[in-house]
Amino acid sequence: MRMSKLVGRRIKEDPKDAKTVSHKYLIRGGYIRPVSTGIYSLLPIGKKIIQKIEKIIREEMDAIDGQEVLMPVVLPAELWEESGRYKSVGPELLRFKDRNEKAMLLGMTHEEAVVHLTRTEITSYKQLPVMLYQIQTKYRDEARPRAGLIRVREFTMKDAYSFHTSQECLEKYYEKAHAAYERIFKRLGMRNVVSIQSNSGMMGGKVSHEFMAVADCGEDTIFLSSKYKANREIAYAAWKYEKSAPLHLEKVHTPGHKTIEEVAGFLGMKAENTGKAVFYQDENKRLIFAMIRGDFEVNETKLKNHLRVNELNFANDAMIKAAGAEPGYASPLALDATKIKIVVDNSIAGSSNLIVGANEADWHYKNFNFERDMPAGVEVTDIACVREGDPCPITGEPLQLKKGIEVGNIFQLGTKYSAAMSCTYLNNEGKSMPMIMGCYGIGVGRSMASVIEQSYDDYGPVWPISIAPYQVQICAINPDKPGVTEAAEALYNDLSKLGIEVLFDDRGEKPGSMFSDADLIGIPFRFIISPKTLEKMQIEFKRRGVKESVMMDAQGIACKIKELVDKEMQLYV
RNA sequence: CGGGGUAUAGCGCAGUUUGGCUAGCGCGUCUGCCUUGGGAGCAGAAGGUCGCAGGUUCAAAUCCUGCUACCCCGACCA
Repeated sequence: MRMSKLVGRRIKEDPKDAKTVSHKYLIRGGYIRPVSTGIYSLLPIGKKIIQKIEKIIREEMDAIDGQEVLMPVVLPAELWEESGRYKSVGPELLRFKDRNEKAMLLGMTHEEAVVHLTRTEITSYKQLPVMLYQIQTKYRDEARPRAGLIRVREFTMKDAYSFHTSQECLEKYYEKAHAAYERIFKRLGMRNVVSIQSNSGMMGGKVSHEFMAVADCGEDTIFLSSKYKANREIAYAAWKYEKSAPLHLEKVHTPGHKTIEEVAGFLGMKAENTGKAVFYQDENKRLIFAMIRGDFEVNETKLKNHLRVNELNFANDAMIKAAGAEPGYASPLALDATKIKIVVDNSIAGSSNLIVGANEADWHYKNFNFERDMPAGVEVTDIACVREGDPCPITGEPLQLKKGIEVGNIFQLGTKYSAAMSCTYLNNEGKSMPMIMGCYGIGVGRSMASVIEQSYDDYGPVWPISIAPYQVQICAINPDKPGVTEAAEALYNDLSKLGIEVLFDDRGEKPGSMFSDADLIGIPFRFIISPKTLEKMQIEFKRRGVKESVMMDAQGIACKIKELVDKEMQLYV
């Protein structure tokens, strides 16, 4: 490709809106252009990268016996009504009507579509297991797109679905998919991707993993140790609590002190000597009373999972009072746990002599002890958020807090969709059984952005050769001087004939602007031809991301470059 | 959905407070000359519904009302 013809201008200054590295460089380098909030066009070099990412994904999906299909972006609402998700999924599902007033939607994920396909094509256990995948545009009406390609509304995703006759078979395949994902991210050149246990959320199912590209701009919080990896939603720690002899329960006047800090400060205690009351209401307007030690935060995901509810909102004061508690001074004391759902964190049960509310304005109690003072019928479990430095549940070492970009995820779905949508097969006894499913996603555009987040310098992205828009760049300095254009053209032709992807900067720009542009395009190998180098019958070789360059003899250089490229490519096979 | 911000040439901005000549500047683009190792120089040129719609006024980029789009923080989120 000749740079003089390449569409997509480079921009010298950072776009004012872009905050993250990948967003800045994708815009500045001419990879993407915004069209609307969270909706982007891909320019030629951006598209090239995406194609290479997709190729790697295809190879690995095919390697675990995947079969590629393509399902529609636009789907009839009926299909989603079958699974129940037409109602259960919120406004991020874009719903609309066609000219006949038929309810339609834009697919944000394709479980329904793939089940529709599978239930008619697969009818016998002899056809199973099977895995179908596609690389398709998806649409989610995100509340707040951000950070360029990290969170968008329209995006390309590889989604795969496997179908099995047994949980064992699913689990075995799940491991294969997990391994395939590790290969994919390695081949994409991501330096730091961790697979973590995660909460399966609206997808249903039990076991799931998220693949997180560790990056400061990541939206998700993850906790890591040498042996443990989990996201904030499900992470737990080996918390240790200290018991001491229970002291006499004592009512204390705490006028106007409602928050943990205020109460603890007023009484000269620490937050960990207090009990915190948090009230929620679930989707059925049921009041939930969560209690946790004052130095912890309630993890709503854990609480939801414990209660088996989908939605939790903070309860209003009227509801709290109606239950007999006093906002700001609430505790389980004297409440009837058979009427209110009370969930108590282990930290409360494990601690002694806590300060808790008296369920009376301006009063607290000192020396609350779980065994003695907690009403009967409460549920005790772990509903705490892990904090940085909490002890790892496996090794005991302090957990590290990191930010991650979710680039992929895998779920053991089970029969949630197949049962709801009659996706069944006949087993060897002639009995109709729902297929057991797994699903496996990778965000393609998000992966491109994530590679930048993990591989860049002050001048632009440093692409791994496996997904770089071109493998080699030729820069011709002073092309009007005798021999330069000829030499550059010759090298361009020779490399092209050898099957190497070359971007040839034939524009005759000043060296400074040429190098700056080259840095923004981030091609791993750069060869510079100028009157200076040709004087010595040499060509300069510079590796993207490395300061020093080396001179190489022009004679026979094409074959040497081919070797370099092949060797580098081998790193990503 | 809550809070904040922005909208003037392809990009980045000034001008708006205090209404007033033909709406400017830098970068980029085009032409010519010159120049060529980290974004040169000279000369010339093109490029604007000042986000949209109303209103006030002799006069609106500027004041008023409504709307829209985009960005940031939060809520939300396979």
